[in-house]
Amino acid sequence: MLQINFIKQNADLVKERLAVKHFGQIGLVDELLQMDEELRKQRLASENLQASVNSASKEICALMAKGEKEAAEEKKAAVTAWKEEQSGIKISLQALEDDFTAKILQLPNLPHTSVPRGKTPEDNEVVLEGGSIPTLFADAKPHWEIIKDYDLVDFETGAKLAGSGFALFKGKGAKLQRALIQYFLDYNTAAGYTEYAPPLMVNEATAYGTGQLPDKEGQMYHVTEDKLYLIPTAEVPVTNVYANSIIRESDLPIKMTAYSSCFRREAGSFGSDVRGLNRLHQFEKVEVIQLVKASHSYQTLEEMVNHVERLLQFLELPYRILRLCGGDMSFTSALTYDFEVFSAAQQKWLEVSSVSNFETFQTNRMKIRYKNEEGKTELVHSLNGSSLALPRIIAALLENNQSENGIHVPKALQRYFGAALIER
RNA sequence: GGAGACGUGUCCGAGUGGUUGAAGGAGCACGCCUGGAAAGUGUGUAUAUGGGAAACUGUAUCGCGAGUUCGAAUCUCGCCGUCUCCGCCA
Repeated sequence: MLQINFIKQNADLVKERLAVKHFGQIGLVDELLQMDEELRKQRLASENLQASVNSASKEICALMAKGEKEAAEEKKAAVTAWKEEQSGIKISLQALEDDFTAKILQLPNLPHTSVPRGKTPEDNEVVLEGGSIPTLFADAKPHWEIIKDYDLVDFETGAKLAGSGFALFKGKGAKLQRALIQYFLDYNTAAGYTEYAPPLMVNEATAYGTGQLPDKEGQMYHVTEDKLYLIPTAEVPVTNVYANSIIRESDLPIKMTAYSSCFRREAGSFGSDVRGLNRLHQFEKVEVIQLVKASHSYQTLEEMVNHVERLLQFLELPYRILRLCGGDMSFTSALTYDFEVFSAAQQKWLEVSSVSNFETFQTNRMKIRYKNEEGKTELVHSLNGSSLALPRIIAALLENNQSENGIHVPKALQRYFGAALIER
């Protein structure tokens, strides 16, 4: 959520930045400023009346102590009149506040100045490419066939148990996934991230904190009976760990990592995009999250990008890094780098990580602050990234590393997987 | 799921209708004391938001929300959480 004071002081900048995100209702900015004026007026009126009530109450107390009952009764009548006047103001103030909140929540985060101006995924900027795209042998297959040949994942049974889009990992497939999770977590904790194992369901307030609510509830599984949401990413519970708190400056930066299952309804997704492991309702992911001082956040973003990049290098996968354009970025992000790996048999780039700086957009909602040198409390910046999303990594590994005698396991992973080759 | 107890500041803990943003203690910060430290001692020590150059000051906050009252940490209702006992259970 943007801060109204910032909007007030930078209205033109806000409008210009929103345009980069192709936000359709830039008129909202002026509307919010007007509403804020009115809100202030009404709040002041209400508070002034309250001040009168409060001081009169104290006087009543003093009068009662002196035994001046009549004078006290007179005061009471005056207070009652003020309160009546105030209750009228409060009703319209409440309506105005609700309206204001609903509207300011519609404003997406402002994109960083480095964000490309484009609108569609084609406008994303390729920052760099790494690794080498393998030359596959003639019989090379897409991962959904490899999976069958090697009996690694059983989609039919997954569909029988839950529905389409739910995978049943099996045997070496299950072990490969487990090995990757273990490897990613070890890699992250070695870099100073503290490991968390969060709840996989969260309440409304938590989903609101990271920006899933309101508006995006359709993307989450909702357990209505208990008012809980299945997490679409560990970002949601883990970033909220520090919700409503003031962090000691010496504790910053806070670096957290978590492995979790992620649940996404993916309503409306279809076509070749959802083949095999490309898009699932439930998938496994290891996430890294940082809470840092505002002055450090872009440096931290670069750090996190490097962190994820090295992991892909260890996995020996061909990858590229994209700087997302304004139109393709998420609502909450100020700058996002996507990581894609090339899945050779599909001849397709698959997104396996998305590393973003949210600046204060999430922390303003969650009220995550720290005390700066001057003793003033300031919102921290939140960042997160995947390191990494499992199914697509597995898809790319299977496709890129296939050979006539089996699937090569990257060196870094061998001690976790326990073998150098996945054989039939 | 049933019964009961509880939820106060960084922490412990007082407070059951009236100048209580909240006693007391611990912790922490700064100072005094000391050769240095401990002990002792003095002062300070919540957050948000409005006004003000500042000093200062209005408002809100004692789990959350609503209500009663001139006035609520204190009374009432709802919700959330913690603990104990019972039930169930990996």
